[in-house]
Amino acid sequence: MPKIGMEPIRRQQLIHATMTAIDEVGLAEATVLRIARHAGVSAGIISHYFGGKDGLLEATMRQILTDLSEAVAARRRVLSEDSPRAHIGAIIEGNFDRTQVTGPAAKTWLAFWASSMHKPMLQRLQNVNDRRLYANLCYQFRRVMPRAQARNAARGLAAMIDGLWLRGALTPEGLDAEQARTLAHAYLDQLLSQTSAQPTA
Amino acid sequence: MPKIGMEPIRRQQLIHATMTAIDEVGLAEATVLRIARHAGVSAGIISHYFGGKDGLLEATMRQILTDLSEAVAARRRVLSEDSPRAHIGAIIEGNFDRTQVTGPAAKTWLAFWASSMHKPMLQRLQNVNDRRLYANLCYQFRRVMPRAQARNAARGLAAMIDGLWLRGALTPEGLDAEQARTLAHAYLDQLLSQTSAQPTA
Amino acid sequence: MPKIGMEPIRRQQLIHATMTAIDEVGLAEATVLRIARHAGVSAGIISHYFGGKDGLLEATMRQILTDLSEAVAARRRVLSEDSPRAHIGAIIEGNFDRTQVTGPAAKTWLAFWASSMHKPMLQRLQNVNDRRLYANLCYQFRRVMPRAQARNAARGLAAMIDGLWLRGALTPEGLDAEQARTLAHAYLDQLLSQTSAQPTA
Amino acid sequence: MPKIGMEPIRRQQLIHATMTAIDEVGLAEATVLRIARHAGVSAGIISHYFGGKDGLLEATMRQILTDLSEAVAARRRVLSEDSPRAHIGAIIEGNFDRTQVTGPAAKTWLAFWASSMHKPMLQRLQNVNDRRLYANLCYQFRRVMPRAQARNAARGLAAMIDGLWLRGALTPEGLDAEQARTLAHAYLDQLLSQTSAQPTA
DNA sequence: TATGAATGAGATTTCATTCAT
DNA sequence: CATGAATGAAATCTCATTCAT
Repeated sequence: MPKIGMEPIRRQQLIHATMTAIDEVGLAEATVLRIARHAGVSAGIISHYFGGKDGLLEATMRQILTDLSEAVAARRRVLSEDSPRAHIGAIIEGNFDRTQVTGPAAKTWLAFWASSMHKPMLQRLQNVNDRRLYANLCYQFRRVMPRAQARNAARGLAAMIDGLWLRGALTPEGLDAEQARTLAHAYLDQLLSQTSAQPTA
Repeated sequence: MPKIGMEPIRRQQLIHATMTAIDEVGLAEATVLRIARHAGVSAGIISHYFGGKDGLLEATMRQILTDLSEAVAARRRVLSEDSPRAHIGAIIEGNFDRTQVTGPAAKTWLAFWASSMHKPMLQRLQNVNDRRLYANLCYQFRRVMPRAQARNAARGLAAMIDGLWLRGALTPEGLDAEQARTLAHAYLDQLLSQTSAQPTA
Repeated sequence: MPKIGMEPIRRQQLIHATMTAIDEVGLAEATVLRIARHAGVSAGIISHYFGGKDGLLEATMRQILTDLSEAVAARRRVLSEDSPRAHIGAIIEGNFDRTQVTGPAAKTWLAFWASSMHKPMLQRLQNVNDRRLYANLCYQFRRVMPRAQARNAARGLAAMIDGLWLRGALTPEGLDAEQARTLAHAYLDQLLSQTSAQPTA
Repeated sequence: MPKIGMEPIRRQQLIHATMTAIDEVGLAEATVLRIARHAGVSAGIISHYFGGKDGLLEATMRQILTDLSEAVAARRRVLSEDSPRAHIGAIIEGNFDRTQVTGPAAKTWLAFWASSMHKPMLQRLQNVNDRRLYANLCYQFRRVMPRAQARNAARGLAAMIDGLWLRGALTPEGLDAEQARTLAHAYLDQLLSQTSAQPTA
């Protein structure tokens, strides 16, 4: 009796198993067999649903990026005010969201980051995301400072966010999200304070 | 045409070839055969000189860390003044040194970073280096601000440096060292400006 | 054309192919590729079913020892009398059983014998078997002679059996089982005749 | 300053090192590098003096066989009487000679034994030796018993000697030469006692 | 004479993928 | 829909041998 509607369930299971496997042993050792075992299914099924390992990895990265976008968007949707500080603050909060910061997601993220340098498909996903973050930051900073300065502010804050995450993924204890948020917000405050007096210009 | 005393030469060649290979195709695809071909030698010799692929990778990471330390140390040795700003500025300059930032080194660095999450030996090297950077920054900031604030400043600047590097490694055009230095120095200035009035205490 | 439930079949095939390969070219040249070819399968499957070459060799030795034990046990089960001579005679017969003495088994046996000197796992199997043979012989001799003499008789007969086998494995024509049995039984008769007059003591 | 007359010294060193290596790790793991290290020379020199590894192994086996022959011959040269018992006794003594029975020689012997099954050159050496032992035993037994019986006695005693040695090589404690000699002599006595009354016939 | 450098063949093992059931 | 069987390519490592010095 073939079960119907299994596809979305299986896909989700396998994507989740992929993150777990990467968190556990790293991307290099995350074989389809291990991933399949984590999902409680056979290895062959991965090719069935994703066309192959690469398809599964791509789907997993896509999932992570989607989760991140959604975490940011959710926070921006409920803002009580429309100020740049509020928007950028929401971006920071979204990036250090609980679900992003927890073990599996963080390590998978970094693994893909490194891997994307030589895999065009992953690199494309990566770039789309990067650009969106940068564009959003730029747009908000642009509201209170000159273009050139806004660009630098966006670059700086993006680097700060990624750097905090990177270092968090590497420390054995994991990222201290509270501390990271504090540092990012402090940096944001500094960036904004330099220009609060001179609107757009 | 074998000669004697080839060992140091071969080791250097192979380490260099490893960086080139990783830059070219990524850590996952950097097979011993490819590395050996880059060095113009046979694959077997890697086991001969490094005991195996892992030994070569470890030696390569060690080399990169050494190069970085040396780039920083060289700049600090020739400082004309002893101020925290001068020292930390030298650390920033060293981290965005030409040899560090060029393609091979940067990509190899990031590859090892991701890999070190699951390889104890690499992780150890990583940690030693991280701690030294943090300790140095902390010590210098401590000279002009209270301990808690110095710690946060060190964490923030370390994250900023790593973040700039990370993003630089990912962009196809490579890291814009000039821009990175500018952003890092600007951040440093902000960190220091907040405390210039209140010495140590 | 894969079917389910192949595991026991493949394991048996591969163990058999191992003996054939060792018989053909010796243990040193019995590569997994050659063994796999004898079994008509691919080399990779050996790791799949036995975890690696060592696992296969161990399983093969185990099989040979089991076969030997069973050959002896089968003969002892159908003895019409319970005398020491009958039991020990059955042990001799079992050791020179058709299936033991045929080319593949005999050469494989000797190959493992030599190899077991430096492979703990094989050595363990070897010892268990040796001890059982010695204990059985000792027990039967003990019924008709003093302990010290029984021990020597057991040692002597065990050596005789092994020696006949060893020389049989080395002669190009293979072991002459008939002749070997005759010599062993003659030796047994001599050992027993010396003590028929003095029961147990 | 090239040393002259090194050849016999080096050859002896290397043959000895080969036995030591085989005793230590077994024939399969006795690489030229390990053998060379035992001899305190470089690996390349083995090809120089023996034409290759096989040549060294052959020379080593030859040495062992020569040592054995000489041990037997030495004992037969000093016999006070010319009886079959004396001659065969000397053969037994020679076979359990101190130098033969000690670790390296015994294990090397067994290793070659197994190996000789598939190496024609070793097999030839093996056969020559076997036949000489058998012929000697046969000739002596023939002096006191009919031909058919003498052949069986020779076969039996040869098997006993080899069996004792084989089992001795396998026990972790090594061969108990004293016990082996006793058992062999006892067997010899039995063989002779059956026929002392009926000369040649 | 002897060494250390270097090679290339070969062996084992891993792994993604395919396929019949 | 799902599995377990099986393959074949690729990767690492070992090792005997050759060679220039």
